Amino acid sequence: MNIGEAAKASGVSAKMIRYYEETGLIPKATRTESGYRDYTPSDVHMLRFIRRARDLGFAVTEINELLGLWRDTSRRSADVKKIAKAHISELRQRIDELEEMAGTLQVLIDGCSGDDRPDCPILANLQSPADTKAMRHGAPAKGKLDRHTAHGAQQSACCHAPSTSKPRAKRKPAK
Amino acid sequence: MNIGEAAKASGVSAKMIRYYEETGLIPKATRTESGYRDYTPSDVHMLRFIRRARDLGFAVTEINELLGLWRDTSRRSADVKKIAKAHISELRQRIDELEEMAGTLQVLIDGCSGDDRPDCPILANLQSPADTKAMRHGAPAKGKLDRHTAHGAQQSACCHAPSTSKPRAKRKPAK
DNA sequence: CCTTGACCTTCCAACGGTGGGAAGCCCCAC
DNA sequence: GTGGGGCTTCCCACCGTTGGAAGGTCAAGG
Repeated sequence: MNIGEAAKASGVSAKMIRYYEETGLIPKATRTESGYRDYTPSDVHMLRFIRRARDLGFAVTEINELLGLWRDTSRRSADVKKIAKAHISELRQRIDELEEMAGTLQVLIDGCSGDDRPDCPILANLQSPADTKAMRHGAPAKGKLDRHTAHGAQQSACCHAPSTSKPRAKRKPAK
Repeated sequence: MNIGEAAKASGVSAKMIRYYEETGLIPKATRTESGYRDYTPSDVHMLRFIRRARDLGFAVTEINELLGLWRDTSRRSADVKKIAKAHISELRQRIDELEEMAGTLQVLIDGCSGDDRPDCPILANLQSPADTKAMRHGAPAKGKLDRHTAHGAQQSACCHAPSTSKPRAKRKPAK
């Protein structure tokens, strides 16, 4: 079975199969006389395992561990569960981050008239989160901070802006 | 104001400021005689706008559009709202995908004894999603598909596996 | 036998954002 | 004038995936 057939049967693209081989996630495939990679049904089985794990969001390094346990028939299910738990907490953390973004954005969207006028709380918030936060809390920007020049310097750290310096999460899906 | 100061004041790293300049997101900074980039408070303001937009998960291309509208005082807020809405639906889609992953995984984790025994529904599902799906629906795998060899070929498309060929979403946050 | 087209091979580049680091110049305080 | 911390440019890495170019192979049909 050549790589194209294995790809179809497993749902993993030929490109990715080669990549997984190159990076050592899967063992090097045997070759035909002419140099074509040759796959057994068992190989395809493994590829589908990988595909499924990817679908569940596991990183390649995690999949590597899972594959090891998969092959080890004397594994302890506790080890598998541990990896899965670590992963799900990552998933939930990413969900929380995205939900915080979406929540904030929804408030701003709701406050935007969306007509021909230029006034827009969305831009206002991007420009100066403090103001819009205040808006949300009903306080009309106490004092006369001439914030539009920002020469007063770092008020960026003010008013719990979400994660103002952490190594942020991915933001765009692979399109 | 040099790049380091601008970075501190804006919350955007010097590295990223240079990157944004290089990619055209922000205009090229003026230089001092000795070649240092020089930033005005207004530049810092723009950088903070960008930073905030990134915090809300906007992609750089989207930020580019937002910046254009921001600078255009005769903009229509409808245009801003449109971008924000498009973005929030992306956010929600990613959330949905992650939640589906987390949901499935949670079921599997709940079903895993997590002890010294090797039996593990997590691995079982990765190996053959159909079985575990069946498990969830109470149906005990009808018929005798010898699915563990998979030589019957692409049953991978069987039983609504989640998104079995789409251009998946990012899976790991930037650590 | 030869052509054709669909496959395979390797290699190289790109995407989005970000960080790390090297080599070399600059600026300020001491 | 010297030292340490800025700044500059440049290249590399991450992660997973896709794309393409250049060349070899296979199988079917003429």
